[in-house]
Amino acid sequence: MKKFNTIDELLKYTENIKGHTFRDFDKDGKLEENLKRNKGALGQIIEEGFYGYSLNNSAKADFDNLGLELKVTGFIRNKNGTISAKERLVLSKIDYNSIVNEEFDFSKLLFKNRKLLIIWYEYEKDKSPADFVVQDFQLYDMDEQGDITIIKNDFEIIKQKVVIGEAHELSEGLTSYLGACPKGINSLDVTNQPNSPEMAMRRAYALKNSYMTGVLRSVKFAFEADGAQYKTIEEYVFAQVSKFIGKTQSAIYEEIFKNKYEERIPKNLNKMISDKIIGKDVELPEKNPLFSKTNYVIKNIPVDKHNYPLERMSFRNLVLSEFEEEWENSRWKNYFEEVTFIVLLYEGNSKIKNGFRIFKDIKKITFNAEDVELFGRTYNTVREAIKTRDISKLPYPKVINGQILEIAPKGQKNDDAYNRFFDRDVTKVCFMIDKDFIFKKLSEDK
DNA sequence: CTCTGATCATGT
DNA sequence: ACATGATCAGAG
Repeated sequence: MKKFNTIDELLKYTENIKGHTFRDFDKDGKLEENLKRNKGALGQIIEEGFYGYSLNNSAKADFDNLGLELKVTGFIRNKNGTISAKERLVLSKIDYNSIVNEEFDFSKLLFKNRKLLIIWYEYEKDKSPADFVVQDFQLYDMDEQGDITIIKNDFEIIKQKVVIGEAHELSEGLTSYLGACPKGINSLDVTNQPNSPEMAMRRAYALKNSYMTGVLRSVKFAFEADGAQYKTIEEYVFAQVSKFIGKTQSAIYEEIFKNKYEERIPKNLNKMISDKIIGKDVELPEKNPLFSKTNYVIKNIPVDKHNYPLERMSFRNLVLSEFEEEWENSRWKNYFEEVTFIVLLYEGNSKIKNGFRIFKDIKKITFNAEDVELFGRTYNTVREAIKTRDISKLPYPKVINGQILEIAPKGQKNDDAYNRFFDRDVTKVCFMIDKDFIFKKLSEDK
């Protein structure tokens, strides 16, 4: 077996792996076996066929003397030209009986997985695994960019679940980067836990898929086109934001602003982030000429794991005098017809609130004639209410059949938005788009 | 839980 | 001083 005395030596040798297929290293025909039965086969082929050492299941790291663990994992090419991790990266299994006595800083998890040598191959659906190409590799260090503090917190969440005797209620949605992923043969493959008689699914620590996509994109891949001339807005925006995919709002904020919020998280945190990494809406045309062709607006939405919005999408305050215009000639009709929303999705849930949601994806929303017509009904309802000076006629939520646009208060404390609707030309009321409708539009993209 | 009126930090 | 984009939080 080859022995590497320094990380540099190892990396230099590893350069030779680029461009090879697994077939090139498959000395004893592991690929002939049924791969589904041996999911680790690709890793074993690299260990034996490329690095020349025999299989190893101990809690010691693969490149023990360098404190490095080898991971071989796949990525996929998306339709829009970007790349994503194919799967979560499974680390060591969780031992429920020992985790309750473990401190993260001295844990097996950290000991074995803090530094990883990640070998990335390109997964292609129609190819045999033997023909997958190893495209690149990277050194990953949990400690970089402050990720380790979030991973430590995730570890504590998992540990706490076991401590209170709820190992059977673990799920991947509880945590941010480090998940407790199923590791048994199926959900019936259970084991005991220390503080409850209830049997629990076997699980392993895993770096989540979205986090791995961020890790993947944080390295510049040699085979990717450089000197990027972006052809579409999506490509441009993806290029600006993709390295943040899988990260929490706070981590992204800290990375780009070099400071953080300890106590109160601003409600406009996401907009501050998108303003900084993509640009403010008014600056977009000068950032990239593509933006001048249409009216692009960056929106941020919290969603659940199915991309269902946790909130409605809000707009600027209504101005009474704007409603003198008929719908056909109105600013609002013109706006909805022309606008393209670039939507940044942040995944959260009832436990994972603002500040800790995870940047997940980007979508594009435009409105067709049918949508615009429905917006028009809401507009006309406002118009009618103003004409008759009757706030009871306003388009409150769910008062119009098939309503997708509604009004909501929007102001500061004690504004009494509805009762004082007629008091000021710029009202304390705004439009909001219904969640079901946003969900439908999000599902239509890509 | 979801719904919806109310409120917030920031930028200008 | 207040509009903006967005989230909060009590009601049901």
